[in-house]
Amino acid sequence: MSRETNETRKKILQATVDSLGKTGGEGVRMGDIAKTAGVSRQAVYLHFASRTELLVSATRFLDEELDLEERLGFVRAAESARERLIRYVHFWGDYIPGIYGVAKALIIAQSSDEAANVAWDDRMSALKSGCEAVVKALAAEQALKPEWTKESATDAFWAMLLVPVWENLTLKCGWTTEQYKDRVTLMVLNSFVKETPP
Amino acid sequence: MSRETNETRKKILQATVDSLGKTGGEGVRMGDIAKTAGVSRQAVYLHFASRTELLVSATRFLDEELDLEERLGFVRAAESARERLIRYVHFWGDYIPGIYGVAKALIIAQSSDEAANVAWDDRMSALKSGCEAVVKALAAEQALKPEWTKESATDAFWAMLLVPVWENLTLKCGWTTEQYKDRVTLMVLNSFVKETPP
DNA sequence: AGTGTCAATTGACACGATGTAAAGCTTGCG
DNA sequence: CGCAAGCTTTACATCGTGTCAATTGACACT
Repeated sequence: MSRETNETRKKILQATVDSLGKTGGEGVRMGDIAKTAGVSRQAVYLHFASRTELLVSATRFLDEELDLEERLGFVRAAESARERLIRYVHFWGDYIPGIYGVAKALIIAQSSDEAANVAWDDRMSALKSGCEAVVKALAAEQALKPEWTKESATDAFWAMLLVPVWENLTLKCGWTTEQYKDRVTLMVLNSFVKETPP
Repeated sequence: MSRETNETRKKILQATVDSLGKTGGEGVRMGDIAKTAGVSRQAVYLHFASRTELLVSATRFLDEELDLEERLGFVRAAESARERLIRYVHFWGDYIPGIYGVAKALIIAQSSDEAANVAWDDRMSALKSGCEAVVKALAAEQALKPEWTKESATDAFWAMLLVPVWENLTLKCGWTTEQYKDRVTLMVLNSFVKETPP
């Protein structure tokens, strides 16, 4: 019984990811998702109490599908702080395209739904923690430029990784994923990391 | 007669700016604005065809009220490219708080209203032109770091000035306006401007 | 005074999207 | 047989935007 339940649930989640991915997170209604999943609109409400809850579940679903933990493991395994920073930016640059549709829908929902607000803030906190770890590692190696505190550098690094920044650079300016990764890495290195005079 | 007309129109625009400024652009309905302005909800529609048109008019209204042109004049009067860059970031850091409420409302409207989309893109293009002018000036003085093209530097500089970045740094991270201006300036200088070995 | 005009008010309504409620259908299983 | 779970169908409540039509009140022209 719960096997069949999960079948439908998964179909709905997959349909959510697909629909939002296709449109960039905009103009997708509950009924559209249901249709894509091949179920009735009410069936969606049988599995998810609200649109926001569906979106939040979809992000978790995607994290699994995209092997978030494995990717983060690779970042953490870096030998130097500098290398870790580079890996973190590259991880993020590769990860965003996969989650963009759902993320954008959540961002839009933020303005009218407190639960969406909390959920998205939560994810952004996680992203920021990653930035903090990188900055701490830099500081431990005396590689953080002296004009920054650990806090201010973390804030600034994090802000550079925000979804709207990615959105504008890739979708509006036409940067490829490779260009995004390389150039953002460049900015972050130039901004926060001391010159290595070898 | 047109004097009285403009009275009401102005009252509505001022009410729009005030209401959105107070809430940060969220949760303000047409009826709320009307009540704040002291007119009926329909009176608003007599002056502005839609919510989006009202928001767009409000940004223009604000540009005048905040002396946009005068501020830009000061930026353009800078003697060196470096100084112009600094002035541009400072101008923007001082300007955003004034327009944030209306801007945020427009950004939110973007997702469901094509006209809002176009209007906001338009403003962002203007911001980008300013970035482009700064980058060109840097290039003309051979002060642009060699790893950037004029285009990519313009894109990246512009992305750093986006409203969501300001929003997160000030409202979420608690940076003051002064800190925002100084630190963003720092990042931009480090990222794009050659060291000046004096 | 009489008439026309124009801004604004009032109240009713259409529309689109989310979310709720209730009754019925189908499949599997004791 | 009979019942229980999962899904469907249909109808409806709600909320905000935007539209419409009838009405009021002030001012201006002759």
